[in-house]
Amino acid sequence: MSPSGRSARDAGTASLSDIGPRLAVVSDSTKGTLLLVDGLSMAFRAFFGLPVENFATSTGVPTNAVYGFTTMLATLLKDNAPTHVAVAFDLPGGTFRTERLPSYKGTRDATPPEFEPQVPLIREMLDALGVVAVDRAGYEADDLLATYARRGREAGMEVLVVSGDRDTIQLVTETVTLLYPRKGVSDLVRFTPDAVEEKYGVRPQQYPDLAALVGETSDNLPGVPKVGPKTAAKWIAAYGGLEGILESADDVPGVAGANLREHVDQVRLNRELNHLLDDMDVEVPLEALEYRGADAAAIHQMCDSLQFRTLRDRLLPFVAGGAEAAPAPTTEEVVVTTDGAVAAIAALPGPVAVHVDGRAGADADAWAIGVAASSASAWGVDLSALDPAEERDLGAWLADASVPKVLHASKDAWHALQARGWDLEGVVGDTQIAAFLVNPDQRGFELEQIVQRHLGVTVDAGAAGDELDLGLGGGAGRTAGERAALVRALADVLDPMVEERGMGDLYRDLEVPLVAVLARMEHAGMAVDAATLAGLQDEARGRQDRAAEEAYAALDGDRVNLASPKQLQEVLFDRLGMPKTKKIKTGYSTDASSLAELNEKAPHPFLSALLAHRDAAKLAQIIETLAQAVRADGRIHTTFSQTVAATGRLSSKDPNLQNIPIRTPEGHRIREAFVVGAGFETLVTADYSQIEMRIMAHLSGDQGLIEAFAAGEDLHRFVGSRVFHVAPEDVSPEMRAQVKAMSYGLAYGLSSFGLARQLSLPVGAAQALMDDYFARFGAVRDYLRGVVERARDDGYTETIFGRRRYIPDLTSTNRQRREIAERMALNAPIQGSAADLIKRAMLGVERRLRDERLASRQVLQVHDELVVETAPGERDAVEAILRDEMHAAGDLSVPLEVNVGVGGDWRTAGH
DNA sequence: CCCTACCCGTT
DNA sequence: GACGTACGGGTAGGGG
Repeated sequence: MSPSGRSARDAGTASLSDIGPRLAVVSDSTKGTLLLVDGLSMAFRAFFGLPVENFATSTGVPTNAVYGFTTMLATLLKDNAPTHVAVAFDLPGGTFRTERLPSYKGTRDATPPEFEPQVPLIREMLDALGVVAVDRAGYEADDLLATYARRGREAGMEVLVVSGDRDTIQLVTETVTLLYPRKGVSDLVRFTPDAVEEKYGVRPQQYPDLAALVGETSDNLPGVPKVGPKTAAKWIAAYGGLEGILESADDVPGVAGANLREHVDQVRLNRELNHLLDDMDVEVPLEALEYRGADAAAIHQMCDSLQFRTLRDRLLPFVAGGAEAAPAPTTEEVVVTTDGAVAAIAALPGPVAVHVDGRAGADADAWAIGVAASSASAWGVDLSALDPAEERDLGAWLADASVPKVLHASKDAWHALQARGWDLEGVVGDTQIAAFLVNPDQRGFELEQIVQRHLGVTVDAGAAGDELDLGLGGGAGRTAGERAALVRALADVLDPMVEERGMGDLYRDLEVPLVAVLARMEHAGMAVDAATLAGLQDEARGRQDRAAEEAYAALDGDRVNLASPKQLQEVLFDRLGMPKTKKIKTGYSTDASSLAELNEKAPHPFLSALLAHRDAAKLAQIIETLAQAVRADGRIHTTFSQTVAATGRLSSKDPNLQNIPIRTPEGHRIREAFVVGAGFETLVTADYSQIEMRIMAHLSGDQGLIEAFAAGEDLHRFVGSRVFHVAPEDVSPEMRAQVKAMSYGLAYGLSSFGLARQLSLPVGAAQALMDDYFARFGAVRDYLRGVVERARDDGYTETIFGRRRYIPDLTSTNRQRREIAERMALNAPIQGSAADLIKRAMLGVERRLRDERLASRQVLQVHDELVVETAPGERDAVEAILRDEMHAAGDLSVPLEVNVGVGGDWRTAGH
């Protein structure tokens, strides 16, 4: 509660953003600015200022305090440009104050469990930001603040103290300003001596006297009854301070005076305890607090692991030598960071003059091409500036497979060049992919980000768009040259990292060659029957509308937005009073499984109508997205990414062709709209049979599973007969379904709880099933245990082909986080090996199609399935190639079985 | 226009 | 108290 009758505004408040300029002006005339922050007190403010439920990583680590604190600090750093910074922390355990008075601060509530784990994260973040954290056992952070504030003041510095503890008011002088949080951490009240006097009626150094009389609830220090800040201030003015008051205690009139006389000891104790030590013997000298800027790699790492997105951009300006802290880097700076050479960016003197020893860094988009012959020289050329002869020469250079080139996101360059009728060959490296392999769990693989991360150089993405601006000015050609130089420098750093991690072969022989395959697939696209799509669209919208009407009718005509989970919650749980479903952040879930569950417990026509509406709306939406994506050539061209899925899978977007429905009749009909294109004969699909189980059999070496696959009979029937001790022909459909769910769940780290839920079994029965399963397939259990253990020791998992995924959370002390990491560790080698296998198969298929001079082409990959569009007369050859190459993609201890289908559309081919 | 939350499609 | 991997993407709703 505010002890003042005045409004806070009277005390001279300022938002963080308007504190800056004023202080910046002042600090110009001083010997620097010292920023001192009370770490825990501000972290607490941040914690309570931001709803913890809205700030957590996907693995459930709460981050609200880290986020709020870091935001606040970033704003302070930006606005005040301090020359020196320190954040002081209280340490667990007692202090000299609790020794003196064990009940000191005794009324504080227990720390919320979500807060505690964020403290080390904040300290890590400070480390990344290059800010010194100080602490001292037996003392409070405030004592450190007081000590450093005094030293800074004596050194002639401007001092800013940021604390939510009112005791720090005593530190305020003409050159020491307190920023005290009013609300949250972004609204700080600025306490100068005048502001203190205006609010409390005393000078800052007298504030402890006032607090001793009034008491401090948060420190569990009682004051004199009936004495509030007004009375205390009046007494202090009248008697010149606490000593004067106590000397004249007998003369103080009234009830308050009597109370004072009764509480003299308490007041003296209060005063003793609220005095901050400003002459501590500190380990870290003032000079060591000098702010030298942040560490880019550490910032990236923190923002990655805490899943901060917008904050990253606000922190990077603090990177030492970063864009904000220093003039825009010149080309020299770019290359100096790698090998000391100096890049000379010049207009391309003619393509023939590009002499390349070793790999060339290259960059291309629709407007320009850049070539870096080495990290010591680069050219950039604006495509519009080329004359026909130059164009021919440059085109030949790009298409020359014997000229090794390294690019960043080379698939994009491939498309840009293709659009001009140029081929890109000889790509031996792609720094985007290299960076991904080095750590696939990071996000942000744009050139700027990778350069920042691995070269430690900040490049400005520029206001206009994606172009780099290294401060050299100039047009697209120059930019491309600069990018090429960066790529060349980056390759020198990343290549050894890839090799060190044992992924050289995977990189050179699998991922990089795959780029061209994917580029051709994207370029080819998939033909679509627009009329079929349009018909489906009408149907789905019709069903959607009817279901909506039905749903409204069930609500007596109330037209609630059926797409709004929020409104649905109101209807279901408030208005209809239905039983609560599983909890989610915003209340109770209305997802399909919850609605189905509700329909069992409390059948209502609204529920079935809602489910039907969801279904139809989703379908209509998918169809609409697809219809929109059909290009002028009547085909859909997705974009595959090799640098998104941390397991090594591909991803597909714009549109995503890897999640086209299949389970329902409507899904089938959507797939029927994907057809063979004009000039081609048919679609052939080939998919791996039970690829993940086969990989598990291989990796675990389980003789039972290996035997099952060798026998070639129905896997789940075989497994079921072993688990239930019956003959294969006596495995009931229910038994088969159970072992199937069990088998598939294994690779995902399924628990008995999850298995029980999926099979609608009691947990005990699910556990018994798991026990029976492992009794017969013990090597699988041993493998799964071992893979997690090994990953914990090594820090990473590995696929059959050496692809790594680093999983640091395996050693997390946070159980939820650790268990999520364990499931990742279980799954990554299996899913990742499957991804490796089909990628190897894709390379094989592409090679065979080329070598055998076939016109058929791969058009789609869906994780364990390949789709090829076959040219007339090539159907059988393609089928054989798919079988051969997918089969031969790996040498496992079980056969890799492939199912092939043929048809005029995707659904038909898929059966 | 951007962000988060929820929901849902695939493997 | 949570409780199966890996994704992309649409809509709602809140905020700038």
